[in-house]
Amino acid sequence: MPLKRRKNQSPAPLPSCPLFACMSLIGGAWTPNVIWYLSGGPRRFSELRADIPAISAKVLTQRLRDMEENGLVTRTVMPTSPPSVDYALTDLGQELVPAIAAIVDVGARLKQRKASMEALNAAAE
Amino acid sequence: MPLKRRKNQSPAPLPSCPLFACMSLIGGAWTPNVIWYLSGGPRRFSELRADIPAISAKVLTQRLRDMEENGLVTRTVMPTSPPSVDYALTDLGQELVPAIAAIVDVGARLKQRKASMEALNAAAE
DNA sequence: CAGCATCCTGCGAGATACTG
DNA sequence: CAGTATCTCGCAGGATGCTG
Repeated sequence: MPLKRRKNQSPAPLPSCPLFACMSLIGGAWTPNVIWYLSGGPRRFSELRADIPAISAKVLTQRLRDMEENGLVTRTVMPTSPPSVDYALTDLGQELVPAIAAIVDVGARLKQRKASMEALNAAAE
Repeated sequence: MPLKRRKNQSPAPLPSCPLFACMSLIGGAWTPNVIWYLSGGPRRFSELRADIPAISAKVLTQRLRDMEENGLVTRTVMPTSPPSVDYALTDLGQELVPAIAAIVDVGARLKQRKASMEALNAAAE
């Protein structure tokens, strides 16, 4: 989702399209998941990797860096050995949680609906 | 946002990541906007284009077709002259509206916050 | 453990021109 | 009006290998 109009043109600021600003924050495929798993409280890098097995370390780092830049998460390095890094949602990041929750909610109902559809199909055969 | 794992691998179905299923529905940069403008009632192709000036005809067509495939919208051709086509949200599509609304809401607050931040910065100088 | 560096791929999207 | 066709580009993301 090339949502970010970083360098390119797009001079018109998309009047009355408030979705664009917000979608650029959660646009990546993984960002919402990261926010979701971070909404329960601060987590370490390796914990997040375990939460979302399908993400690669590189992409997780990228997403977290982007989110840090956008002021969604804070990054705290613990000077232990071995070192660990804590990520936590900022107030701004917290504000996104309800939206993500709504998406999760719909996703769950979609899953249910799909399951009942398949049950119907199976019964019809 | 290459969310769709159409042909590729990804054998693990992302356990406990309900976001993925739903994000693949609204993953495109424009899909949420289309749903949003469709939430007020059925609209014609040209109306949608006017609603979202920055979208190109091709992309709008693509998104609408994808959404039709996913059962989010219905497409009704009116046999008039000149021909017109009506798009409307299905029940499934309607279910996504609250989630989109939540995102819009956050987007609006983000905008406010940004505005007040800039006002602070300006006052500081 | 938590990363960075590098190379590679595929999809979303823009631009432009043409059709029923 | 409502598309379709073709081309190109940029970025998210995957894979692998290496550091402090």
